[in-house]
Amino acid sequence: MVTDTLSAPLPITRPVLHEQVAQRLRQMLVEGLIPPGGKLNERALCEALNISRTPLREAIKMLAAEGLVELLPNRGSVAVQLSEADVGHTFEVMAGLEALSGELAAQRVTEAELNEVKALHYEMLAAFTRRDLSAYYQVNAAIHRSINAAAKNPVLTVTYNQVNARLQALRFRSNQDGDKWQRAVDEHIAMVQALEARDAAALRQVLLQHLDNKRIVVIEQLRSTRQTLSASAEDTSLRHSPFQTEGHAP
Amino acid sequence: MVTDTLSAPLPITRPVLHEQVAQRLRQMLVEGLIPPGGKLNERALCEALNISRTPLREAIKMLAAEGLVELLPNRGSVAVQLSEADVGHTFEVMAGLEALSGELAAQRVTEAELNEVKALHYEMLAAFTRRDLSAYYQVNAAIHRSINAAAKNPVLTVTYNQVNARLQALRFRSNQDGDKWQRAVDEHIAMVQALEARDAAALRQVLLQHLDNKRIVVIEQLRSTRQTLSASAEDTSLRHSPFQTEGHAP
DNA sequence: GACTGTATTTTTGTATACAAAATACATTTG
DNA sequence: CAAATGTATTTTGTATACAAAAATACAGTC
Repeated sequence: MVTDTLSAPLPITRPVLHEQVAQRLRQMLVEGLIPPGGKLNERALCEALNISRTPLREAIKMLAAEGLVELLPNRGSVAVQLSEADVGHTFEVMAGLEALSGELAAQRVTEAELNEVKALHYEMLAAFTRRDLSAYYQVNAAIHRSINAAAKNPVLTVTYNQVNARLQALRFRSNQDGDKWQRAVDEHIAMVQALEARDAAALRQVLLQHLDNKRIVVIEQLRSTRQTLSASAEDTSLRHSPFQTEGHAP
Repeated sequence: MVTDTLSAPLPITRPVLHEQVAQRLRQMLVEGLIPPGGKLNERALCEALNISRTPLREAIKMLAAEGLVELLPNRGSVAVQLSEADVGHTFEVMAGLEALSGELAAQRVTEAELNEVKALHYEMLAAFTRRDLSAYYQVNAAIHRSINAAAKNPVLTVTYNQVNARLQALRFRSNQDGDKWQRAVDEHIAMVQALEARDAAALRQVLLQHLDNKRIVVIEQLRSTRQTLSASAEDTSLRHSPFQTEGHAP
């Protein structure tokens, strides 16, 4: 038996091409470089990324399984475009997952983790005070990630990330209404209190409320943005929702 | 503008090869034809399915994204083998998703749907009375699926199916302890009552309890089965849990 | 001028070929 | 004999080639 020290808990793995490509595509989707509903032309992407079609197609299949792109048989793939209903449904699930994160985190959070959440919380307050929306969103995401990590359930983390990834493409980071922003911050304060008190039920409730408000804000924005866009883009016909519930599992 | 009636809500799509292959592989994984931890040899599978490597590899990448197989760079792919901790974590998430299904279903279930659940429930009681485990499991799954459907949230359904798929490979459908089986049935009775009363909170609680008990049963069985197996299969070294939480999303 | 049918081009789907890495195995050496 | 090293074989990763389907362009017809 070889010494455990050498049995490579950190094997140096230069990531394979399809992984790198998938990563790049995710980035392009989230950043809107490929807009929602936009087509993923294989030849164009091959040239842009300087790879052959095989790893590209493998990457696209992974993104399809993750729900970031939709495969149209014999017609390639397009970036998902969530309908208003899709967004509502996604937030409903996200709320459930966040609430679960909170419950578990309240039971399992360590002092060190709690401290880090608090620190991030103060950073968030700083960003809010400066009305620095970009910093706010970044720290905000970090806080939710930290709470999720404190739940110590990798399956939950993976599931959460996957559902969340679809929302990222929306990029709803503009014109936060002052009043609602204040309320979001208040909820965050309640969150930290509940976490510190290890009050699972309370944290659950706060997170449900928080996500519900977020949902309302996002849908509002979605409506206003869609309206401004609908003038130029004429395509909505024959585009069906990507969530048709025909999944593979029994 | 084209009439909405003709805008193909049901486009006839003869499924493409990689989809069919993925479906077959899922089946093989769930049925244990490829056992947990088993290697997916590309050449062998190509010959077995009579296809080339390209669509096979595309299908494997999808299954990897779904969490059914694990990709080992330059070393192919293996069927996931859930550790006891993985199973516990998965049930924790499943419980959260089922509870959410229940809550939403209680609010949104139609009379027709409720009726169908009731009918399935009686079928289940019949199977239980006959101690027909196979029929019981099938109807049981159908009931949970119906409740999920009644929640009318496709994102929830997709997420639920994906998490559930990983557990299917366990095939824990044997030697249900009589006492615990009775309790599961009791919980199902409470479920139907709560659904009929449209009592979201109650249904949530019942489902949490139900999943928690299921988790206990499965882990117990897992332990006994693993012990009998561990004599023959010697391999557990350097196999790491598939849930390392290094997801792609922020 | 709008529609329909056909030819051309483009794009996707699948198979194969080649390169690189990992594994298995034999050989050497202490 | 055991460990180590080198070689052959297998297996995976990537690129390319070919086939099939879809999109497009364009003519002809009504």
